Amino acid sequence: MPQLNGGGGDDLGANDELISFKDEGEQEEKISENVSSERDLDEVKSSLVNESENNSSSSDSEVNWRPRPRPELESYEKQREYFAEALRRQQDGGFFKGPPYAGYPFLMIPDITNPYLSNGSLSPSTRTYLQMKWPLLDVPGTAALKDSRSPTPGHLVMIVSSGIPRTPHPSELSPYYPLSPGAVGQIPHPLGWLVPQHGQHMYSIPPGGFRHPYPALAMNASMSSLVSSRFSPHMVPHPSHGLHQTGIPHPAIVSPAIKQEPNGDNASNSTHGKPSVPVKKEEERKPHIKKPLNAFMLYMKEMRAKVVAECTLKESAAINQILGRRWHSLSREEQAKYYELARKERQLHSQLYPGWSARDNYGKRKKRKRDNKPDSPQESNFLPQPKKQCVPYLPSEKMCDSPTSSHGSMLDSPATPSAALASPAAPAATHSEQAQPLSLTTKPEGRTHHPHFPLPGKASGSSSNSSSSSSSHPSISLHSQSAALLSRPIPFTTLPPSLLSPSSPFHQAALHSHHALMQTQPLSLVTKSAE
DNA sequence: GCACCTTTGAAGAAT
DNA sequence: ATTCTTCAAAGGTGC
Repeated sequence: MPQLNGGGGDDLGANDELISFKDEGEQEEKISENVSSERDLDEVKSSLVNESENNSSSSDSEVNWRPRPRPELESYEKQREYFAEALRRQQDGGFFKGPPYAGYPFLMIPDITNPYLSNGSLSPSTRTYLQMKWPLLDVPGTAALKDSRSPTPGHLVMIVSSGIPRTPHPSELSPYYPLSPGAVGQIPHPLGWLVPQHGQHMYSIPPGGFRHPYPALAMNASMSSLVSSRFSPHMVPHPSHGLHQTGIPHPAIVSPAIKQEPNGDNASNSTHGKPSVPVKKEEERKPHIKKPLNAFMLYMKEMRAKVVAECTLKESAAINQILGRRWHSLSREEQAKYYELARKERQLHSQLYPGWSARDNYGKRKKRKRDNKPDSPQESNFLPQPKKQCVPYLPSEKMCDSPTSSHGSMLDSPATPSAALASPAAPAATHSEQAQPLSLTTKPEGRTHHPHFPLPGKASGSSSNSSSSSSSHPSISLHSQSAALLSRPIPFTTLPPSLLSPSSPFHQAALHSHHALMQTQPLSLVTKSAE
């Protein structure tokens, strides 16, 4: 974790190696990203229209899709920039000691008074997205309501208005799991970015509580007010269901009962649901502790609102495609923020729930239908199943929207983050976009779940993706999954600074892989053609 | 009402 | 050691 060296620079860029990457491409990248974002929308839009809305008039959709210049979006961008900058400045220690990272700059504030619909979903027509969202306290609809985690818009406004992207006092906000002094005491924060605060003890621990319940975590004043007022009072069913009225069970905790029905203690809260007796039996005891969000999820949470705001599409599947694409178009530094954040979240999560295992959640969801088993010979013949259609992300006329590739085909430009990595001057955005078709459209076997780059060190663990290659970074290796890796960004901040140096072995490896990957490019064409 | 879709990443299970 | 599976968010869609 380069930036964890602390002391060193006062921002991400303090790292010389990082600077070298950043300086060269950042400016252009921002521009290109803006452009590409619009293109993303246009392309995806058109593709989606082509795919699933054949009946809809393309011209109409065209109009709908074209990102409308909005004043609020502009300000949003500025604010976002502000956050990003603030983040950079604060990242010296690497632990986000100050601001909630730029990645969480949103408050999904449904319009001023009533943010959420009764079903917990934001009203698409009225929602207003403001920056500053507390990720893990972003209580999803129903659960939120039932948990009465509901900050009023007023508070939200307070935060927003109090200097919107105000950089919180270091001790003021912990992006994710604010801890009460007591909680902090109990749970030594591994990261150091959670600083005990004047926070009141906001949450009473349910009697049969959790060992390290998020609910036991307290928030600092501002956060608590934020959260406690997350929802307008009338939307809060019952102030008491075992938890403190502000009782913010950690968002990661969604007891089965909570998700569908507030858990055990919520017996009093029965107005909200059927008793759901069967569920109770086995699961009520254990609250459903959600998995910590990974980098992309964090990114999604942040950016979804923006994407939704920019286009008329509301379908999450479509939005997610865009988000996935944008994710790849992020600069390494930007992605690194999310990787780092995700890493911290995992860390904290593991601290809070030492005994928790991802396995605990297995089977909590309905089994997913197997979508990767080709049933017909034809399907097995590399033809994608109709169900997951290839999205023509790279229409022939728009195959390349990066300056470097504008003159060439997909084959002549680095299409991978690794490639981009190899040429710092080239914005990752443009390259990665070219890699998109591959990652997005090719799943000959359905959900080819390639091990993505795992964080090196996997939260202190062994890198699951440790490839057999001699590469110093797992993601650099080229093996049978090279195609899958094409679009994989590298969580840069997880790499030692020395590896980030253009002259480092890592960089060299990247260069090497770049060439190799270039050779794999045709794959993207092949796979893409499969629709 | 619920599963699906769609994305990436992490973790665990399976091979 | 590698590959596969599941889940995390989200909300429209379809059954």
